[in-house]
Amino acid sequence: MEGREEKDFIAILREHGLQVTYQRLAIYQILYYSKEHPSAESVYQQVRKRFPMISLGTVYKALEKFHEVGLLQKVSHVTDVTRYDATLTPPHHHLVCVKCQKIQDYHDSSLTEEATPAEKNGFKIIGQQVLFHGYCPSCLGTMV
Amino acid sequence: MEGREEKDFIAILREHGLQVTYQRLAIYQILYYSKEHPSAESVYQQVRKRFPMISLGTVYKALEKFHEVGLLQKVSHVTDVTRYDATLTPPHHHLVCVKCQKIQDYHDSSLTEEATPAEKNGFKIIGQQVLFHGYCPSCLGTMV
DNA sequence: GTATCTGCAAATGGTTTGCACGCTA
DNA sequence: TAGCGTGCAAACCATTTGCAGATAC
Repeated sequence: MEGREEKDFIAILREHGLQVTYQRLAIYQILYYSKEHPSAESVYQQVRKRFPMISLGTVYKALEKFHEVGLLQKVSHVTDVTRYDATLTPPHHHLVCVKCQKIQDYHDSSLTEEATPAEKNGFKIIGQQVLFHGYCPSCLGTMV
Repeated sequence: MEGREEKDFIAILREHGLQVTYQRLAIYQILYYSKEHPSAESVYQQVRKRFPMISLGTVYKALEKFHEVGLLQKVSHVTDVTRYDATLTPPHHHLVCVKCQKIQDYHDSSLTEEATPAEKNGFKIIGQQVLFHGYCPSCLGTMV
């Protein structure tokens, strides 16, 4: 199973014109399976379990490469640091808590009609995201 | 006209629970009338024409206050620095150029049905934005 | 074989913070 | 006049950059 999964990721990277390394595979797998929309630091901490020698700089460089070819999105300016989200997953939107900075996926097909836009105002569109910001349930509970 | 406009902005700040200062009025007017979704630095350069003594720190503090009360949005993680956009304008979305970082408004009523959302997944929503990223016409032209 | 990637460390620079003074309400 | 905002400057820290050695293709 591990093997099959890994082979898939190799193909994905190649198809997007990226050179394949073990570090990049590990980083993209973490992003792909994560549900927390991790920061670079968080990805770094997780990759370190498998590659103790990896550096934070390498993580940033890999994330930037993935972003350039459209394999991930940078999410939300409400948060203090950049948070990353793998694309290649079903289209979805994000709920961002302005207090604790939790980011939760939000699925709503009625918002996704325009899922794969092509051109608007002369722009060639390569991606889209819908961001909602507000207060998450637990932060609502702690507000006086 | 100046007087009337200014009076309106005073009311707007008060209604949002903010103490009114000439600096804040100037900053919010610039944001409100700007079409370029300026950065903090850009706002600073513009306010300086009227208030040469103002500091960049004050601009950041004012922008943060405006954000806290929902008078502006922070736009796009595709850009290097945070860009600001006054709310209180008709709902619209943003086209962000991944190359030159131009941000253009995009009006599409079919995307705005959910304009004033209230609650999703237990989140109390206070704002939303739709971001498209891609290449603007002039950057498309310079690509080989 | 050569371009690209990695690891390390230093540099960068957008943003935040602390403090003394001034202004708003 | 009490509290909040401003200006200034230093600090912070997420992210970028440069480089030498290693790896992908």
